[in-house]
Amino acid sequence: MATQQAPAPSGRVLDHPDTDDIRLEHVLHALSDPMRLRIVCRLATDGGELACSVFDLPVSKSTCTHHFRVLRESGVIQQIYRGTAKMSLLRTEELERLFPGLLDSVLTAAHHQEQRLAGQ
Amino acid sequence: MATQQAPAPSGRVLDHPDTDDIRLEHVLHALSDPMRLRIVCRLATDGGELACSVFDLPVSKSTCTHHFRVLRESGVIQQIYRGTAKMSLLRTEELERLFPGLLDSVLTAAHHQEQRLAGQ
DNA sequence: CGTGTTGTACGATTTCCGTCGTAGTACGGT
DNA sequence: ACCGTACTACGACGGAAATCGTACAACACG
Repeated sequence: MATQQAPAPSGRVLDHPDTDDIRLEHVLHALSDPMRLRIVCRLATDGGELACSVFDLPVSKSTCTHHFRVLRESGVIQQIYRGTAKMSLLRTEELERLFPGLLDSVLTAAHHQEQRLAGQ
Repeated sequence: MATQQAPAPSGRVLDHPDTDDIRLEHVLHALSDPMRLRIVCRLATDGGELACSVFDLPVSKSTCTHHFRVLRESGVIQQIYRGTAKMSLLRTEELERLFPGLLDSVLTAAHHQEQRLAGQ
């Protein structure tokens, strides 16, 4: 098989905004939450599909579901069911096309701030 | 005089976060509101100090005050009283130092989106 | 068919946010 | 001293958002 051992997408489908319906304000709002920013950074560095469960977030499962939904509905991530897992993936190309450089600058900014705050 | 007819700053002083206290999440949140994004875009294109009153925002004066305060407290703008006017100014250099490219990409993104939405 | 894993749906709660109006303050000019 | 301009402070209000817990659904695997 081409796709290693990843289960095929299941029947359940999730609603995503069309590329043209993605709004800057919504994206910025989605990224302005620490939990969601953390998720996005992780998705960027790992660079592929990740199951929601691999993010060890300090919040309940329902809250976690909530944050992923906000990211999806704002157009930041794409989500797909594979078996019982729900995989998330940054909509990198589309965001780059709509808002060139935005995602990158946010990611490096987040990284810089992390360094800065870690060094007291 | 060096400074044309601009009144000198008055005694009233406003609280601003130190450069090191500016947080990405707060900046993103500040920028995620349409009204505030509009203010920031205007400040960027006009490129200097602007009185709050020159922004013709479709909200009441109190709401206007509120939005400027959010921008100031998040570190996006600097504000200073000159006579009865309160001038606002983007903290461009500091933001660039903290989050390189971020402000620019947000501004161009906002501009692109405006174009895109204007063309139906 | 059970069982465990993953994630959802829903309701409750609490807090935050954008908005307004009214009343007030600071300042510049006359 | 008075007035007008520019903005603030405060309280209210409605809606959005973050969080949780409990109960439930979809799926893989034995």
